[in-house]
Amino acid sequence: MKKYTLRDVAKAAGVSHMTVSRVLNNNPRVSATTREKVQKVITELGYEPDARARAFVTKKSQLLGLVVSDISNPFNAEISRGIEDKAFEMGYSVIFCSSDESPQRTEACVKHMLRTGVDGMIFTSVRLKEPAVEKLIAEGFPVVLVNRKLSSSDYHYVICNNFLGSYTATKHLLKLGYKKIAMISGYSNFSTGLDRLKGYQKALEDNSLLQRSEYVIETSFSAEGGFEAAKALLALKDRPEAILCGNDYIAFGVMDAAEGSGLSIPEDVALIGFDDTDFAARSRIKLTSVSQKIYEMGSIAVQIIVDTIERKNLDYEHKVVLNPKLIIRESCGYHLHKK
Amino acid sequence: MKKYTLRDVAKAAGVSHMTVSRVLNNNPRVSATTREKVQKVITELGYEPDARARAFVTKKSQLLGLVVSDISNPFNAEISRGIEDKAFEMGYSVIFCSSDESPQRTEACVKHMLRTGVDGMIFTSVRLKEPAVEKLIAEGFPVVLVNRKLSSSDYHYVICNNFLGSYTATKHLLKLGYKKIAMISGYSNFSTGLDRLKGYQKALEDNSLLQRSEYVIETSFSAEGGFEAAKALLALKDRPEAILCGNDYIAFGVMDAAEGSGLSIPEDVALIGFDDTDFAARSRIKLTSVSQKIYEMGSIAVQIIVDTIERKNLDYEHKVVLNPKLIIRESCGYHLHKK
DNA sequence: CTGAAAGCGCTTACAG
DNA sequence: CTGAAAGCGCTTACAG
Repeated sequence: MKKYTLRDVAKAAGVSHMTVSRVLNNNPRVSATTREKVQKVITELGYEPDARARAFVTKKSQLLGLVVSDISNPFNAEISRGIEDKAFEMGYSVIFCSSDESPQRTEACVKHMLRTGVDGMIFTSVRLKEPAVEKLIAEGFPVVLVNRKLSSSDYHYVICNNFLGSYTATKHLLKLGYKKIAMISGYSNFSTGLDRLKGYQKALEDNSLLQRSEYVIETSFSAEGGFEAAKALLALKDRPEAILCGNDYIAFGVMDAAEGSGLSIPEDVALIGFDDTDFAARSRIKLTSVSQKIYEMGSIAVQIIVDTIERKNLDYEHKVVLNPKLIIRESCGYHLHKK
Repeated sequence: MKKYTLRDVAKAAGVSHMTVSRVLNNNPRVSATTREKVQKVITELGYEPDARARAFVTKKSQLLGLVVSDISNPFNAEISRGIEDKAFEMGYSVIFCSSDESPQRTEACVKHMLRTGVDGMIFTSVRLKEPAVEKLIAEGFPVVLVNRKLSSSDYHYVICNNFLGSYTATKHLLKLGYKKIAMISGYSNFSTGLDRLKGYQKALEDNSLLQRSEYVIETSFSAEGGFEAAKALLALKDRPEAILCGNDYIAFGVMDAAEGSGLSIPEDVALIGFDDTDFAARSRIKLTSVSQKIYEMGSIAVQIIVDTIERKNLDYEHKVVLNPKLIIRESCGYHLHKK
């Protein structure tokens, strides 16, 4: 298949290559008859404009960079789908890179994306301080943060109200009568970890319950982290009656640990997760969890970044905070709590 | 941050822009002193070559297209990670697109990628006939298939020996003494669905067991599909004693259906999945499953496609078939089978 | 509404 | 080992 150029089409249509360019870009300054004639030749030849030439001359690649902690993590995979669909709709492609939450790899991802020539970048998993990303923002490069935000505040983001999510979850446990409530939290050098921890603490405070330091464990947002933390909590002399988890994976790890200790959920320990992943609803899991709009966060992030890319000198900031929703299942059902 | 060009660097270093270009491309035809001088200026100015200009003139974008059925499906997400890591290592970026297994969307993805200017494409989820992909291959565009292959055979692929996987799984059930073995299979217009079904059938045949048509149900590779199919199987007068599933998700659906029917696994029905996803090992699941090297498949696919892109007129085909491995857990443990 | 000119920032191919 | 020339396939800006 021979590659045709603008000039090939122009010659075949008997017009200048500029006219063909105008037809291609839907420029109205072309007569209907000319347009039709040119369009016909384009179709006949199966001409496709050279994306690389176009990107070069316009300084726009229609490419978005997506930096996630790990694309194989289902949470990121779902955000990615939201991002992809909206990007596709808006005529953009998205390239992705996994940072593994390491500053070095994050920086390498950024370099890699810059080298590839993306028009803007979306980050799902920044730490509260992320030099590589802060530098990018300072330079005025289009950036949108999703899911997690930086501790500084001058940039665009779309996140879940994580504070409210765990505040509501803790309130729910309190209403069911639980008093000894522990939290296995994600690391608080991430805004998600920190805000969820704060929501839990505030709920206890509002109910005049004192916080016990041995009831709070920070770990990674993973089943392994949850498993280890739960082993410690469940071995305490004064075992907690309920555990709020930084995400569902932590909760799944707690389930494994409980089974290992011969404890039942919710009879011996009530459990709440965060994210409401697909598995939470499975018959063997039935995990109460805080649901957030993952796909939508990705979708909104694309709208923001495209807006930032296409309008120059944006003089306002996009800050979107979505509300989470508690989905109640049997892992802390009150009917089961009446032992 | 001002963008510098090759000529800016050349002027500052007192050489021609060609010399700078040579330094950038590690062309040996530059004296050590000149190289050093130029390198110094590059670092000082923080010069970064323009990716878009380079892509334009070399006709290579260092971009790989990845078409998956759905990036938010953990199986695809893991392949993607394998692809990403290897691509990064080889200096390529990857853009992804979800086809939802629809021919129309697959075609749209291909168009989109072509428009973006990728150097080659990887597909994880083709149907046995996939016109958009077959056309691409026929035109000589670099293509590698992963996980699923086309029914025609002249192209590069890296897949799991799906036939062997389900053959081994079925043999295992037979050895445990099960005779009434059903299969809930993925649709057989995919090579994965078809080959796994064939492995099951061959194992029965080799053991002189006749195949009962009511024991084979084709459905989508999903928990919902597994759930519906299992409801039908478990309601049969002559209920199967064991069910082999096209993948783990189908098996998870079967678990939900069994619970709904008051049946226990493996006491009432033994169960085997395929893929050995993370969840299979959870304490509440313990699903025997056929493990395949998902991450590796992605990694190998990138090596093949880069080889195809960088060497012209490749005169041989890459066909990689990886062997799966049965991971035995309690969902069909023989010690539990002795009722 | 249409076209001739110039140029984006690199690399390839050719001289020296 | 180094450089002047030409060009990749488009779009922007200016004439007409």
